[in-house]
Amino acid sequence: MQERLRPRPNRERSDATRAALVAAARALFVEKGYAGTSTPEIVAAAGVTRGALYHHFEDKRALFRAVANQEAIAVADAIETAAAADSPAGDAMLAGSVAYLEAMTVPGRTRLLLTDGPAVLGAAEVSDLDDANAARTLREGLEAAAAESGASDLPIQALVVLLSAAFDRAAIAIEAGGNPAEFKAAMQQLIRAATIA
Amino acid sequence: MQERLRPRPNRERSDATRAALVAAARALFVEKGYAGTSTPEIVAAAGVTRGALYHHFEDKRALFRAVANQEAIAVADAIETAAAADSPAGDAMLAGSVAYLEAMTVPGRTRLLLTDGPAVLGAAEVSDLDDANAARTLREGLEAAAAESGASDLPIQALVVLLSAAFDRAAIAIEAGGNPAEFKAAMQQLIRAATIA
DNA sequence: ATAAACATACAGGCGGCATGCATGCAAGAA
DNA sequence: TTCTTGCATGCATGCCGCCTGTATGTTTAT
Repeated sequence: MQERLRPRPNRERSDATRAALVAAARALFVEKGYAGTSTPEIVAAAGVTRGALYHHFEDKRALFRAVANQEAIAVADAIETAAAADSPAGDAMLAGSVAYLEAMTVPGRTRLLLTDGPAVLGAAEVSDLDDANAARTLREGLEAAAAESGASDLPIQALVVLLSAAFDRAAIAIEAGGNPAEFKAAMQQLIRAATIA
Repeated sequence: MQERLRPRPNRERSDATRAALVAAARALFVEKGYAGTSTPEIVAAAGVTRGALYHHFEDKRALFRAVANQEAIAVADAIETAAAADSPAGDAMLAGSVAYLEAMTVPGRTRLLLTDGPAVLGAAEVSDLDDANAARTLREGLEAAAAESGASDLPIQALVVLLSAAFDRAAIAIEAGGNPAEFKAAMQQLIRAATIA
């Protein structure tokens, strides 16, 4: 059987304008928020017209979704890379935690993923986007730590969700000018203590 | 000296339409979100015209602010009441925690205060609104518990912020159908653990 | 009469869609 | 091989309905 029946004419150009739109949208969404950014602004910054935007994306939300997706993938990659280096579950969890907080210091990520994201896409969708990836490392680490300490009846699933929220808030606090070391220490305290019977 | 130089003609009627607008807006904001709700819809539901809305509120955001404010006050009252009954700091904190989670089960509060609020008003303003009130009980409890257990060098301020975030997420999870008992247990675990040296 | 409380009318802008044009790819004919 | 025909993709332009905020007019209470 032949693959690529229709080889997509002009794929490069298409990808280029898509990327330009996503990049321009990202900058404006970060600067002025989703609601405060108009599609004319976006296409002007990208050097195209609104026709191109609505050719590539179903609507303004879909464009935001693409931006958020890109950001979430970058964060997940950072965690994956940092966690994979340390094989013991406990160390991997710690490394992943620090990696998450540092990945979220990239300007705009907190606004995109934690502030505008839930309101625009709904909390559920942005959870599937961000948490599902980032929380995996956390859960594995918690399960390992719980098994080690012999605490078997912990509500691990719930703890993962709540600790994820604490992570998010720590990222926001750090970007708002909070002392990173202080919040990292507080997160360590919470994680370590979460698995104590 | 005379007070009330201008006696505010028709204060009752004014308050009534204000209340009607806030109530109608609350219902629609909860049902369709802030962005998905138009001012024509709101005034139609309230039985007035847009003129009345813009007479009482500077803009649509100000109306949302009034709604969120009302909600935050109700939550704070619930916590205050529950916490005041138990005078020992530890008990007060526990009672306040449960009170918070139950107050947030009132339909729409999570969306208003935790999802749309930060995006519409900014994370900072909604923090001053909600957290400042709710977090006070939490901080006093943590300080008392830390003093009791002899752990003096805990980053209490940071822990309060992070635990508040966990509370918020617990409220969201519970409204989304999560098991309340499980999340309450997980929160207890986190709080108890936060003060362990 | 005077000022508040509201209603009405208007202006600017935005989001989404439909239409139109241009460019490239594929395949058959010469 | 080259040319040309057919067609889908990529994108620009114009339009429509709606919404927000304001300015102006009208009623009502004091």
